[in-house]
Amino acid sequence: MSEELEPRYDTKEVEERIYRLWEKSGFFSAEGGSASGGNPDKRKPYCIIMPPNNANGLLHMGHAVGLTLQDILIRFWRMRGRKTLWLPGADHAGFETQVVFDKKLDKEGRNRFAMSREELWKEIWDFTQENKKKMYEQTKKLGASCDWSRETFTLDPKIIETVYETFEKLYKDGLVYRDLKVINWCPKHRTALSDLEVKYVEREDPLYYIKYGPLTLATVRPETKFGDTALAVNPKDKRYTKYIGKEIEVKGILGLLKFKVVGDEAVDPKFGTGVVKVTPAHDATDFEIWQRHKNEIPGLKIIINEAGKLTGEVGEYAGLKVAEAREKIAAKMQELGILEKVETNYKHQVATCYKCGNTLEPLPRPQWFVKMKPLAEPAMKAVKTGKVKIHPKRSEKVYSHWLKNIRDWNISRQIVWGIRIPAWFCISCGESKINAKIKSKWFIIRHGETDWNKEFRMMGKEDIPLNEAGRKQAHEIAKKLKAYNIDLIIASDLLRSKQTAEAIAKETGAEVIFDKNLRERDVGKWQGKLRDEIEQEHGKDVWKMWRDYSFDIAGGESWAGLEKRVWESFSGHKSAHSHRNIAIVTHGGVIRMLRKRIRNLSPDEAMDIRGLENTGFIELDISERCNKCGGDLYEQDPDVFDTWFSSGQWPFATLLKSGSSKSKVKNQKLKIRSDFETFYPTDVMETGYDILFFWVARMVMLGLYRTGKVPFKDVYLHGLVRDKDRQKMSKSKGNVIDPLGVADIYGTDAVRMALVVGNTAGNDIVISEDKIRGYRNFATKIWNVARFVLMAADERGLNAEKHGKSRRGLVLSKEDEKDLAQLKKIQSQVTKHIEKFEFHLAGGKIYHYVWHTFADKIIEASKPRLSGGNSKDAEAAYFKLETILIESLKMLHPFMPYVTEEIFQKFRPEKMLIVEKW
RNA sequence: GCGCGCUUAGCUCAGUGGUAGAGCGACUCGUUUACACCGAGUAGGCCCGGGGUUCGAUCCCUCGAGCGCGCACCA
Repeated sequence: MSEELEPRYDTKEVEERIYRLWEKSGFFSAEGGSASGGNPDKRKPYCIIMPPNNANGLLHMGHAVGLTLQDILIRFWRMRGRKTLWLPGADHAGFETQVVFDKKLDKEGRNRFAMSREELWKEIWDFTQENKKKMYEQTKKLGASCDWSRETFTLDPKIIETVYETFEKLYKDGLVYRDLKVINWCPKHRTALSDLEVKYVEREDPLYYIKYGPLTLATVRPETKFGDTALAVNPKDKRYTKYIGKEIEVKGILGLLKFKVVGDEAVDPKFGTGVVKVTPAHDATDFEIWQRHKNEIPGLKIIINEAGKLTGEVGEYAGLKVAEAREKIAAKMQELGILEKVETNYKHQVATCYKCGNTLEPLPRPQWFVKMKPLAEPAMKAVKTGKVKIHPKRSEKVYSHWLKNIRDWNISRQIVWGIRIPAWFCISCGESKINAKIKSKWFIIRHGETDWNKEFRMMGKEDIPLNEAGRKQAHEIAKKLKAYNIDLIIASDLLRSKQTAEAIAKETGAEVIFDKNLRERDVGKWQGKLRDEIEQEHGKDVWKMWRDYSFDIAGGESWAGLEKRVWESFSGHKSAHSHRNIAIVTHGGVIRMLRKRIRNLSPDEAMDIRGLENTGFIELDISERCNKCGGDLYEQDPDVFDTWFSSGQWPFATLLKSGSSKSKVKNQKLKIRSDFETFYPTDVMETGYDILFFWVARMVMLGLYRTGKVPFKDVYLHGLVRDKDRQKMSKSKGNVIDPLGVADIYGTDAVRMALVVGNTAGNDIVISEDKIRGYRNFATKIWNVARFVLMAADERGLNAEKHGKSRRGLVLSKEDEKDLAQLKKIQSQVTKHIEKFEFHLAGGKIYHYVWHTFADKIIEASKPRLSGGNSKDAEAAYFKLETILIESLKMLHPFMPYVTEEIFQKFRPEKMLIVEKW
């Protein structure tokens, strides 16, 4: 053996080669055998589920910390002979990804609200898949020894299936319910947020004292005035008891109003004047006051819309943003003399969106909620009894405190990207059904554009062909429908509809039948006329008449007549074809009438043309008949789950439906135990303390609920990564250290070590390039120690085979025995530290030992013996050095896997350090 | 308002019931064939303040100051 080592360790070459070697060895997989040898299935399991990283960007230092700590644990326990599973995954990260993607769209001058669900989904899907691929490459570069054969994405069918089962179980147990509440609404992202996603920031705003008849009240939100439905005072407040139950007359901006005064405990007599206005639609507290006084006062009066603009009965302020309206209204109140005073510099907490910082608008909206109290109880107990231990221990208090005060969890999100909520609503009566069995899907589609559409010319039953735009639209919708296995197309036989249907048939291969009863409303003598022409002839009011349900156009049809005709046709098709997936291609007027019948709309509501642009469509699901009304037409909730609802199930969802081999045989019991049986409860959950509530607490709750067992026994929380000046790393500050970038320069091992040593659980992690450089130097040190030992071996004429021969016949000096005893002690200390999650102590200890004891003292002391004349003594000295080196490599391996494996193989080419016995 | 932390060498942080340690930085010396990505050495700390428990506290208790964070429907 005279393999020369370069004086410097070439990280890049070694890292690539060694990682491939490990992958090829199969030792990453749970089935991959280990140091203990023997029957792998007898080994005690050890499992970590990797927190699925968001597939919307690249890895940063925080990820590197997590991956390093997990890899240390996994490598350690693998070397200790456990059957280890470290299951990697990625998260679709619903809202977070949507936000990232919105920014991307914005840069491209696009907007998701102008995109169809399918289109948006597909683009984000591709985007996340691309990111996922890159992220996994990075994970590998960091040396993660995870089981890639079990990689899971949060949108894998088996995960969605499990999430749906849980949702249904919760629903059946009464732990999930749909309710109308005032929820946190972000006007920018146009979705509801959970309470955890609200960031309260202190702001200074004027506090307006407004006269309400004989009373005066203080508010920061005068613009919600128009939504007031009552006034409230504390029932114990003697100043106002005489008003309770009375109606008072109030001078408002839009005239005189009458409000009832109610007594409610929620009112703090000490705040402002002790009187509040009740605006149930736009304030959660007020909503609750209304709930408590439902019989006395009117309910929701919505005056702010989803874009955060005033709407409804707000006079001239309609269309203004809340902030603009506030100023104008304040001025107006001043003018009217109803503004008593303004307290400036009033400090209060304002709810903002944690992502964009915009002020949230409380809006009433029906959403799905999880009832938390019954889930929180067992979760608290699990920690209290030590079934789940959190490191650092103090986090257990934080955890319990949060669970104690927990409120119901809104899991509905109004975005496309996510797991769609498996709730269907009966279209005629609104009854909900979870995980409905859908027999077939029906699409009612409007034809593509014609030139007459563009000119606003009445078409009626005239045969007008599609124009170029219309043909394109037809092609687009056809492509979209392809995904739904359309069996049959039923179309109006008018040319524009016919052509649209044929385009769909061409793409889907479905059969087409034509039905003249699906023709557009017969507009009689108006046919072929321009809108302006009709207006000139009949006056401006003609359109009111035109919209009238029973108005007959001379020579044509009334809406009522149309409705009768198309409903008969639709019903006939439904009884004949309800089991088939069908596309009905027809006209705007027809769709309005069908929609009116299906949804029980009033004639006025039926005139709403939203969603009925050319090739716009409505989607219907046909399921078993509704228990309540007997209808069989359903519509799925368009909302998706809060991502944390699905990732909260991650530990069991990843294991539940995966066998331990790919030989899954349908309808047959798995011969081998499933992963769930083998590895659940998992051993450790390692993640950042910032998601203790978001994720950890929810995993405990949902894990206990679904499986009856805790999802993991230990939780290790790492801190936020900061730069050397304690600043949070952020792109805008430009102080971000890219883990892969520095790994490229200094080596992965150095980065890993720098992230571990000196950092404790729950405390923020300070990293600097200087520190990484320090551990790069350490890697070089180890390398040179190995070089020295190898050179000493050369001098002894030892080749690879002779390395590690037994100590028999060797005469060890007292000093040698002492050194070896110290090594043993270090080993046991390092072992204990890792077992107790004290990675910083373990890493620090071994660093110090290798450098300042082994290299500086022991090696130095051995030099005269190695080159001295006494060959027996030199042998002994060499033996000791090699022993300490090999054992040190083992101890270091979880921390610095690459350099240790590389050196180890110089000494034991037939073995691999990754599975050496610890 | 309630809760949780932190305060130790110039900087960033470990740590222990018996008056302290690492990394980086500073200074001095050293061209010793494992390593200058090194070695030998030096300087530098009323371990936030007051009180208490203790033979003894930086460490335990208590009060306080400063800083950070989390939770909370005060309009």
